[in-house]
Amino acid sequence: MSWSERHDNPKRRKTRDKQDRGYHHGNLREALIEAALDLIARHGPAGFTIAEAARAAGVSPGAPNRRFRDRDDLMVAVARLGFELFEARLSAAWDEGRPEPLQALENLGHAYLTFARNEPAHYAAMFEAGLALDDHGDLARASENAFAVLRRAADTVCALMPAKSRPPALMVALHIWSLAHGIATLFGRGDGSRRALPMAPEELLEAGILVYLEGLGLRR
Amino acid sequence: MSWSERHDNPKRRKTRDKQDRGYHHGNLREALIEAALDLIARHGPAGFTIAEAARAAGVSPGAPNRRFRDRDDLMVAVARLGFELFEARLSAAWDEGRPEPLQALENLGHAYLTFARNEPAHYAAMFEAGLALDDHGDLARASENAFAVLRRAADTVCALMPAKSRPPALMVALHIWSLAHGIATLFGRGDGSRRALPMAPEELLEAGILVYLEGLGLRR
DNA sequence: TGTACATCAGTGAACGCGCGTTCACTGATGTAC
DNA sequence: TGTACATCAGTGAACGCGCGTTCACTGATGTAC
Repeated sequence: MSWSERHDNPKRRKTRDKQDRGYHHGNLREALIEAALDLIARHGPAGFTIAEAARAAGVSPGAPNRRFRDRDDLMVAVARLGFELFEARLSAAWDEGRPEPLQALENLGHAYLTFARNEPAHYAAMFEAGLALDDHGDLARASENAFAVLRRAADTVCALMPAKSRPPALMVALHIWSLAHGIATLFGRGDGSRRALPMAPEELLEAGILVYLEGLGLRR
Repeated sequence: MSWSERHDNPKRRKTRDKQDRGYHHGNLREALIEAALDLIARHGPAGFTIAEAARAAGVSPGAPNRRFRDRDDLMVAVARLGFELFEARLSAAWDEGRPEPLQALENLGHAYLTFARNEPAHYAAMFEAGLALDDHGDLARASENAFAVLRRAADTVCALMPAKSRPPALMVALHIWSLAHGIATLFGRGDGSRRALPMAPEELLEAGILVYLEGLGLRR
């Protein structure tokens, strides 16, 4: 996966070889995050070190110190970028409920699983690196922003129902999030810890959401 | 948490101090697993080393080598024990559908979340250590045995429904597993990476299952 | 536009540390007779 | 029951390794005038 596929920000340049660049890297922070993503994708969240990331970025072992206090700090940066990207993807899929809320909800579910599959390193940093959200305010906020997309979708879907039988939208959002997250982590990731499944994770999620909405009294 | 709480096997003795025991430990394998559980619970799956486990067991750094090939081997043992314990707890909660399938299913859900909360180290080793099930046949089997409890519960619940509108029990089992796992990992663990929730995880799961069953056409 | 200077960002060598592993050893246990 | 012996399980000292960190340094960049 190339930079341009992973990030849309045109200001971020591809990591250059040491020959190409001068004394200053010019892009070290992003290059280290890139390296971390690559290492996490290959060896899991436990499998990367600052030293190795520095080597991958073609930089001396002391250099990362000026950018990240420690390993955890870099991991937080990876997770935070992940949440931002996640929010963007979910938001684009939901597309404010277009063309029609239930279809958009299905798109949202697909986007959730697609993200987990295509960005396993981001996903692992976000949900499995054991980062304490309480200690990282901006990370918690990024996480909440991503969840807010699900929340908006739940609001819209709940609004389709008559007011007297309308379930709490927060609960609906939490159920959908949990189901999607469970399917993603158990069956839908892009690495070796995935469990076998006699169907596509997308089908499983879609069917689950349909049954659930039916249970809420909503049918197409 | 003491040994007797964690395991019912009376053959396993509590780790003794070095003074108490002779030259041979007599219980090293279990003591190392115990130490690993403690370290994982405190520092996450990435936060334990063979050396530290050896120290906790009061044994020289080379000793673990005779018991476990490497760190991964010990992690697999922890995960496998976890799945066995998990199966036992789920099985006891389900109690073959007594007193009544839907109540038993609710008990099963509670037991799932209780396990994740009370045995975070086991849970992390089972689901978040990145162990490849394909490379560890016995681990995969232990995992399947635990899932089989959910599968049996789904079979029983599906049997309550008229044959013509009966959903595939495998799908039902996978949905319940995914929902429970999602809730457990997002909101229900016993460490710092838990997300805040305006209700008990148990309530969220119970409500989700109820809506889902309703969607299947099953109501109490 | 040119020059002086401050600041920034990375160098590279060095260091201490803990990890995993090895290996000759030794204490404890079990078995044959 | 006693003795000899094989095997097992842990010792403890040593080693190489990679990690993170430090620090005096230096090349590059930006700014004041």
